Amino acid sequence: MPRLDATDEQILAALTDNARATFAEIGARVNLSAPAVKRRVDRLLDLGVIRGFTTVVDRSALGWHTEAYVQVYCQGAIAPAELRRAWEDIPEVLSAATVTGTADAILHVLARDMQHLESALERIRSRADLKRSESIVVLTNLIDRSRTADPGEGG
Amino acid sequence: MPRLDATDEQILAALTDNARATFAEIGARVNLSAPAVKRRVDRLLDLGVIRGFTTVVDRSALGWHTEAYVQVYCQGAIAPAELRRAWEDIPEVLSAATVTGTADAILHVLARDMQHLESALERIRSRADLKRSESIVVLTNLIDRSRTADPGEGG
DNA sequence: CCTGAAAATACATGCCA
DNA sequence: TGGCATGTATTTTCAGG
Repeated sequence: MPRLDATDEQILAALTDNARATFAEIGARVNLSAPAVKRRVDRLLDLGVIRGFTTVVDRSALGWHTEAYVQVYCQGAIAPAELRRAWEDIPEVLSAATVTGTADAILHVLARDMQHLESALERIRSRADLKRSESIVVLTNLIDRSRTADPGEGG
Repeated sequence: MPRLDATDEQILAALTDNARATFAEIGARVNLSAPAVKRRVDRLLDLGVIRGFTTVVDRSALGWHTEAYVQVYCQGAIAPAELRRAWEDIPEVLSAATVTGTADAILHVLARDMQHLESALERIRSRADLKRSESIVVLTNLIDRSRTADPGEGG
């Protein structure tokens, strides 16, 4: 099993900070040339240590402040993977999980306003064969760090 | 308040898929030229909708399978931000949170083996002024999706 | 395993539709 | 807005220590 040295750790830290940094920029931070950084990143990708590169999206910057938890009751038994496929492309869905209890799944939904929320619920219902759904709209968020890149510096 | 059109949503989806995709690649997916994509991405950055770009790291690919929850008792009162700074650069620390109860904080730690875990605990203790700590080692994980980029395809 | 250089790509800009 | 054209930067490959 391969082990990472201190330079690999620094490269991972740099890429976690900014996945679009150039190899030269990373190299300046870890005292390495750009080609050397690239080869290490390629190796980390090859090993599966780097799973991929993503973007952290914050829709509250667009004034999306209407938030709801939606309990969903399916028509018969549906595989979790199927539900994921049904909803993963709906940008209003922050998270979805199958749960214990009477509901089959619970979705966390973020929208601009009530009208927008209603249209999102419409899309959520149309993509899966649901018996019914029950929405709980959030009045005030007491604690929420899930949409904050750096919990120490507010949002 | 600005609103995003369907093309912006597609660009966000593409960047969430792969934050290091080139503007030309994204353009091919959304039927736009590379400069047009760049201008939209710049606008999304400007609006704060794109918070940044990160890397998803999976250390289980390196055979890190020894996992523990560490309850930590501080020497007097310490600000959460201070604890975060103390531990955020330790790669073995998956998460850290201040908690209710008798302990001040709980850390989720992942290491290669017991020896490696011990050295990580040593570092954790040395970076903060701790009275004592108490480790609970995980025997078997029943459910854990936190380190899985795509829950539908196992890890 | 690294650096340094060269060729192939991609980015950033200005200008025009 | 978007597309095209251009100069600049970056990536990627290769030679050499």
